[in-house]
Amino acid sequence: MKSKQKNSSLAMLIADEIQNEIEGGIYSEGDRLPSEALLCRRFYCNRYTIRQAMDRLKNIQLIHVKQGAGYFISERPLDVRYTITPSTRFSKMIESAGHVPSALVISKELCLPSKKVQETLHLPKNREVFRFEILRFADKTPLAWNETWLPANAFPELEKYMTSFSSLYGILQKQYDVEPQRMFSTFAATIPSTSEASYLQIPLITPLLQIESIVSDEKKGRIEYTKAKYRGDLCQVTSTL
Amino acid sequence: MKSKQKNSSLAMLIADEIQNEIEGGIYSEGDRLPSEALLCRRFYCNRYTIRQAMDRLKNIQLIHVKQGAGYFISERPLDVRYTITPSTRFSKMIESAGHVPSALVISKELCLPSKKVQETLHLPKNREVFRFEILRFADKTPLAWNETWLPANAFPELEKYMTSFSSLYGILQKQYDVEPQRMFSTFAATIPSTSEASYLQIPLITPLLQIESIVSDEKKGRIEYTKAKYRGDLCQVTSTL
DNA sequence: TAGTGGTCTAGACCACTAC
DNA sequence: TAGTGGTCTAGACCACTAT
Repeated sequence: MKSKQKNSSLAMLIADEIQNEIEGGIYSEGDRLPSEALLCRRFYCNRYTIRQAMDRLKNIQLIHVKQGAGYFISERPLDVRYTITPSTRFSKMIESAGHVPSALVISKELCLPSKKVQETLHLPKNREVFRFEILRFADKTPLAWNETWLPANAFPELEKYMTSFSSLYGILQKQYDVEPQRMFSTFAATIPSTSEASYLQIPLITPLLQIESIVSDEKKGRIEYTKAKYRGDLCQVTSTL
Repeated sequence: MKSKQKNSSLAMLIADEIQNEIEGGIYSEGDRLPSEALLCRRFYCNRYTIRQAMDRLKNIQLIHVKQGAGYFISERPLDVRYTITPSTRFSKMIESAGHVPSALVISKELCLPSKKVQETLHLPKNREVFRFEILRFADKTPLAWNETWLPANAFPELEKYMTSFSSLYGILQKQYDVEPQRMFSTFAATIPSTSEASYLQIPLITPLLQIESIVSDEKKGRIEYTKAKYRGDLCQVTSTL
């Protein structure tokens, strides 16, 4: 029974062997692997085959590449475990994991919402919304890419406060006296688009944990629809039921 | 500013162009793409370059391969949206999405738990547990791979009932008179191991939505620790807070 | 400047599919 | 049997890194 499981090409066999070596502790975090040329000689094969094996090891996050320098054993720079509650904020979660949160506003615009956003936020026709694209960091590592929509009339001049900041909910509470509460969250696993991969500084195959949430306030009703994509290799999120 | 975003190799440019064609509706679901040889001629490049482009399109699930036959436009066979609640069962969720649930028991064993399982289930030392590996289907499509542990003394002869079945919780309710309630769920995004990819019949880069849950019963306490990996391309899960 | 990985060409043989 | 993708070899030129 030749199992499909093992995709038993030479390249995958080499990947397995090197994976075992890494997990067996032959290398330390940050160590350089032998060069492609050396691995070719060791395994009596072509560079193409070695590169296929290295691709697999990159995919499973065991190694990473520095152009012109070599392949290196990856370390796990962060391991963020996060319990989601109605009032959770990104910044609090990062702090409680022992890191320094920050955020970068990539884009802000005032626009007419898509049908999906309009329906989600229970908006009347032609009501404008703010749309922000935010990149969120833990220490200096980009951890999540966030797209978020808020009704414009509920937050006059919000764009002025959205410069550099660490907590959107902090701004909402302080400037507009609302108490944001998460209502639902929808989880999915995806891979990044080219632009998301670029912002998050990850390869195109790193899995992302996507969380869409609807946020409401007791007085103002639904005040935010937000979609965040977290690096799956660094984050996990717990939901209490 | 040459953006890193576009990884602007010829292969990625070709991938983008073909992606635009597919999303523009030039092909229908199930259509065959031109062969590698034809694409080589069209884009004036080598087969290697075309294969790099095809790899990208496979990764983002736009196309799939049939050995010896060609590249085909993928259809999305399922789109399961699932709201998680304390009493949710896999089988109910599949049914409510309009599909027929089934399950295959891949392995069953009686064993001593790992430290993690022992602590999670609040077990005394040397208390045995059942460990099951279950593959879950919607219609005929493998949708999730599931590993689950239950205290052995709470469910005598459980292994006898675990043959072919569609609902584990159905068995627990009927045979042991318990009311399983989910307490927490932890979400993460991962990629499959080789064996998981094989069981789920997916490429090694399909993202998986991993959900770990602790399940309790009012009388018996913590009765199950379960880890499921859902095909990220087919499922999304909503949690009410 | 020497060595590394990134990209690409040209060609080969194989396993599998469709006819 | 002809055509397809899967795997692999051999070799080239480039951009980047280390020194």
